[in-house]
Amino acid sequence: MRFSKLYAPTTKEAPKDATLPSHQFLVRAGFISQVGSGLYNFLPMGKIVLDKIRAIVKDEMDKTGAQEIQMGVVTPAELWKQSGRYGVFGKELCRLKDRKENEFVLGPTHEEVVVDIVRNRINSYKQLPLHLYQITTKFRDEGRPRFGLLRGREFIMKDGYSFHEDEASMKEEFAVMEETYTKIFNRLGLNFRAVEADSGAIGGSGSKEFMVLADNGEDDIVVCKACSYAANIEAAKRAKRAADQEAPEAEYAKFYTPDTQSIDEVATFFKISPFFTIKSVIKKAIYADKEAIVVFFVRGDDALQETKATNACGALELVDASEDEIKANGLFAGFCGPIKLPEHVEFFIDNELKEEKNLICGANEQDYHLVGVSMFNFKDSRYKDLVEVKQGDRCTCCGGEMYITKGIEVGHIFQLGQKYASAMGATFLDKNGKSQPFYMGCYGIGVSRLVAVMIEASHDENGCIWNKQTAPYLVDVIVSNIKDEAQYDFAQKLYSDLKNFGVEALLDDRTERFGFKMKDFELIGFPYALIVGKGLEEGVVELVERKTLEKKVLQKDEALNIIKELFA
RNA sequence: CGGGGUGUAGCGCAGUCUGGCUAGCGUGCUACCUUGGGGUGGUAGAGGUCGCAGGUUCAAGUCCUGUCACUCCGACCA
Repeated sequence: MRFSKLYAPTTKEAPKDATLPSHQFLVRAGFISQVGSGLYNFLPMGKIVLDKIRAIVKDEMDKTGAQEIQMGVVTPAELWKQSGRYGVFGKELCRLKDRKENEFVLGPTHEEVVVDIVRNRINSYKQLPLHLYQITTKFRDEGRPRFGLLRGREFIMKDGYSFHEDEASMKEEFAVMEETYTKIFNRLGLNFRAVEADSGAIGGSGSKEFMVLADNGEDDIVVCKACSYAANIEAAKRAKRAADQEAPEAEYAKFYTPDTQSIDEVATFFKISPFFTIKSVIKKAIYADKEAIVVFFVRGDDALQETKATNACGALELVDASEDEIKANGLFAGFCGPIKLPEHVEFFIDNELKEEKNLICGANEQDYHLVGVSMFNFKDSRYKDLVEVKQGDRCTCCGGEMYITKGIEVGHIFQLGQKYASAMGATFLDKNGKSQPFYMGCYGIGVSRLVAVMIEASHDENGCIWNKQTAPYLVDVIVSNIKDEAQYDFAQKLYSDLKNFGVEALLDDRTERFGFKMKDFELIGFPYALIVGKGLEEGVVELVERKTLEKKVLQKDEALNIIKELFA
C-alpha cells in the first residue's frame, strides 16, 4: 500500500472527550471514527487490525472442532420470551417493532437463537457434542457508553455455544475453551489472567473471565501473590479472618446506646474493635414479580459485596432502601440486628459470622444494642458468602496475601447447564432412550474491544505500538525526500521486493517532510520503519524499531535480507 | 438512574455574562513560492442556516421557553 493512497486521516489533536490512550490514539491515528454515542466505524487500518484479531480467534476455534456460523442480528422477541429473558434483561436489550407491529430484539448475545437452530434438529446423543460459534456484531444499549471501543453499544464479539449429553462432556469442553482462550490471548501477546467470576444473568454454574491486566480497567480483580488464584471481586473468596484483638466477653444483655448508629460510633462506645460488631445493610430487592426488603449482616469492618448479596437472595437487582421503607418494615436504621428481627423480613448472614460469639449488634429497637451475642440459632440456609475481599486478605488456596488490581474483561466462558434448553424445550434422546434437555456451555470474546486493549496494553506518549501479530502493516518504508529520485527509486524497489516476499509493507510516498512522516509512523505504530534518506548517498538506510525507537544503520543492499529475517 | 458540562468552519477553541456594523483565532484544506532528517517559512484563497424549533426585540451566536444530540463523574453493565 502506498501511503499517498491510504485513507488514514491522522490528526495532531485528540478528540476532546477521549480520556484513555487507546481511545485517543486509535482516533488520532485514523483507525476508527465515531458516528454516535458508543457507535464506531472502522477505517481501513482499523479494519485490517480487526480482521487480524478475528483470524487468530477463528484459527484457534476451528482447531478445536468448533464450527463457524452466522446468526442474524435481528431476532424475534418470541425466542426471548421462551427463555424468560425478555422481561429479565433490562434496558440494554434493544427492542423494536416491524411494520406489522411484530416485536424483535437486536441480539446482545445469541443463546436463544442458537438453541432454536439445534432444537428439533439434533435429536440424539449420537450427534453430540456440537460447538457452533460466530464472530458478529452485537448491540447492547449501554446506559453509559465510554472509553471508545472498550465500552461501545455496538461491538463485535466471538460467541460460541456448545451442546452436550451430560455435565461431564460440558466440563470437558469448558476446559478445552479455557485452554483455547489462553492460546488466543498468548498469541496476541497480552498479559492476562483467567479469573473466577460471577455468571451474572447469562446464568449457569461455573464461569471464568479472562482479564487483561491494565491500569485503566473497569473491573477490580483479586490476585494472590503466592499462588495462581485470581478472581473478579464479585466472586472472590478469602480465608476466614482472625480477630485483631481479644474478644470482649460479656453476658447477653441489652444496652441503651443513644446516638450510636454507625459502626465506628458503636465500636467507640463499647471500646472494642469493629471486628466484633455486626454491620446491617438494608436493601430493597427487585424480583421479576415483586419487591422486598432484605437485610444482610456482615462483620463491622467488612463491606457487603453487592453481586454476592444479589445472588444470595436471588434478586434481579438490589437498590438502597429508603428511610420510609425501612420504617414501614419495622426496622430501625442504625439499630438493626439479626436477633428479634421482624418475622416477615428476609435476611442473610455472612459465612464468617457462623458460630461466632461475643458480638455486638443492633437490638431492632430505637437506641438499643445487644452485647454478648452468639450466632448459633440460625438455619444454614441463612449463611452465605457476602463480603467484599479487601487488599491484604488471605488466599483460601494457600494462605498467601492477596492484592487488588484492575483488569479489562476480554473473554468470559460459562457452564450453562440445562437452563436454556429446559426453558426452550430443546431436548434429545439419551443412551437410555430418555428425552432430556441439552447441557450447554457458552464462550465469548470481545473482538472489537481487543483492538483497543492491544493499545491500552502497548503504547507510549507518541502513539500506538503494534506487535507483529496485529499491526496493520509490518514495515513503513519512509522516503525522506520524495523529490530525490535516487531515494524514491530505491524505496520503491525495496517496497515491491518486500511485498513480493510476503512482508506487509507500506510506502510513505507522500510529499511531506521527514519529521511529519516520522510522527505519523510513531502515532500509527507500525513495528518497524525503514528510512530511505540522505544516508543513501553513502549507501546506507536506517531501520527503526517502534517499540524502542532505536535506529540501526544498514548497508542498503543488506536491508531486504535483514527485514526478511525479522519476519521469518 | 443520580449529579454536572458542551453544541459556533473538517478538527480544537474564543465571542454569549453586559443583544448592535461584514462572527473571529489556531490547525487542517486549495494554489503558488520557499524548505527538504523530526509536524519548514511566506503570500493569496475556499470553507459557517452559530444543534434544532418557537418566542422577546428596531436588532439575537448573545436573552426566554421547549427539544435533540454529544459528553464528564458516580451507579448499573446479564
